[in-house]
Amino acid sequence: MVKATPKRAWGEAIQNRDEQFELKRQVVLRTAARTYSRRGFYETTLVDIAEELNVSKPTLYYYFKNKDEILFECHRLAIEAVTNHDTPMPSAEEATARVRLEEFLRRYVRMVVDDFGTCLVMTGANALEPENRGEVIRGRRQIDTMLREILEQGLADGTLDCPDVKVSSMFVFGAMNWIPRWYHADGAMSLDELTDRLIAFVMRAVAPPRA
Amino acid sequence: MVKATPKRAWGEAIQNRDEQFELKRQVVLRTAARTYSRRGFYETTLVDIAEELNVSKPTLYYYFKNKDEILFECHRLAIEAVTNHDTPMPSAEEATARVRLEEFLRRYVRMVVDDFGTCLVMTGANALEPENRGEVIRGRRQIDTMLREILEQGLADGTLDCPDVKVSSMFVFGAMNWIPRWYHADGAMSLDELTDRLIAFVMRAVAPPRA
DNA sequence: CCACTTTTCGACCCATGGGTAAGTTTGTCA
DNA sequence: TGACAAACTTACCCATGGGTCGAAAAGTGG
Repeated sequence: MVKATPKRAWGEAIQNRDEQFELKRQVVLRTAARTYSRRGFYETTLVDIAEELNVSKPTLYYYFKNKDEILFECHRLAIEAVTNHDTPMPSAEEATARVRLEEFLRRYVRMVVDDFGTCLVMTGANALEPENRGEVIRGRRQIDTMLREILEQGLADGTLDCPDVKVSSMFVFGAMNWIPRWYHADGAMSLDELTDRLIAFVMRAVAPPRA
Repeated sequence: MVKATPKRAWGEAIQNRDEQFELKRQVVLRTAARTYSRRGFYETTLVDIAEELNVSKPTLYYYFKNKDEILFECHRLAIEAVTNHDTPMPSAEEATARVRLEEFLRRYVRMVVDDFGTCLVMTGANALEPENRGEVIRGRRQIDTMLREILEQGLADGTLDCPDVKVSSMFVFGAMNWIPRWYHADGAMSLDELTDRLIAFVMRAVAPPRA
């Protein structure tokens, strides 16, 4: 007779200790991000997260300084997924604004649908302590700038057109940031379909008059 | 020597008691909505709200059952501002989908920029107790339906066109619900300008191929 | 199998903040 | 001006949940 609950370890021990530590940290973060997203940051207690990992609350403190740091790391990872992508965005010299915009939207949607991205968008940055908040805001601003820059390029190279770059970019971010509130990956629509629809929608909104 | 703090009553006594009561209730709600919006529901304590009104915490309990009820009333008022507007929306027989869409967007933006609307959009409905949550969700769904119905009419009468009504409506709501996070009425752009920009943006996104 | 480190946990502390009880002030109306 | 209700306050209760402490497991290397 084997053990009823096979202990279902939360980080299989194959690596050495440092790797193991880092791995478990990641698992905590993913779980926290998912829970924060679903229930909200303040509705989520550390015990909730701990239980989901079959672990006690103090264990979390072995991996993180406090609740805020966990949230902060989630935000950081989400932002990095866009700003420090494996393959860098094509530069303005390499591609038209239209092409670059499509690529940007694709990346951003992918981010926003992921646990960390959803967490970033659902939980306001005001939950963070001032110091960390600064970094997150800086990161978001950086992403903002990416889109604005593309729209401006579009104005110049004629592949895009919109009356007001700042405002238009905000509308686009709004449309995307709202996705986690209604889209569920297990539903009828696949992520690719969603992305295509978003791209089509945005492209029409910022397309030049006759193209 | 007059009193330094002239007591700055929070509901000037001119009406009779019932009116006075109702008036103060409204003042509490507005203040709460503003604070919830700015700081977030969980970051706002009842003492915060009370202090802003130069009143003690228990006074709030004289006007409301509890913290949730205050939030709920804010949400209710916001939703009603759209569903029970003074002048009803023109029906599908009275106007083209295009015209109706513009009117709808105008109303929704106006709502979302208001204290209650901002509160509705910024604080998730998950903060509410199950019972009230139901009513809020029902209200939001009703508003959802309004927009979807218009988009469908547009498909029929040819004044609008989009590949997927459900998804497109979500993008539009996203763009609008995100407004409170970046738009500030005291900034460079007036509310009317903002509304015009939004309408222009959406119209292009859901315009028929050649119009 | 023994020291020594890493990882985990049970038990506790305590500030915060929603909510209440009971009394005091304020207004109203005979 | 006295009785009665409305409006408001001070002082308190107490569950919740973030965070800590010290000790016990569990793994590691000699």
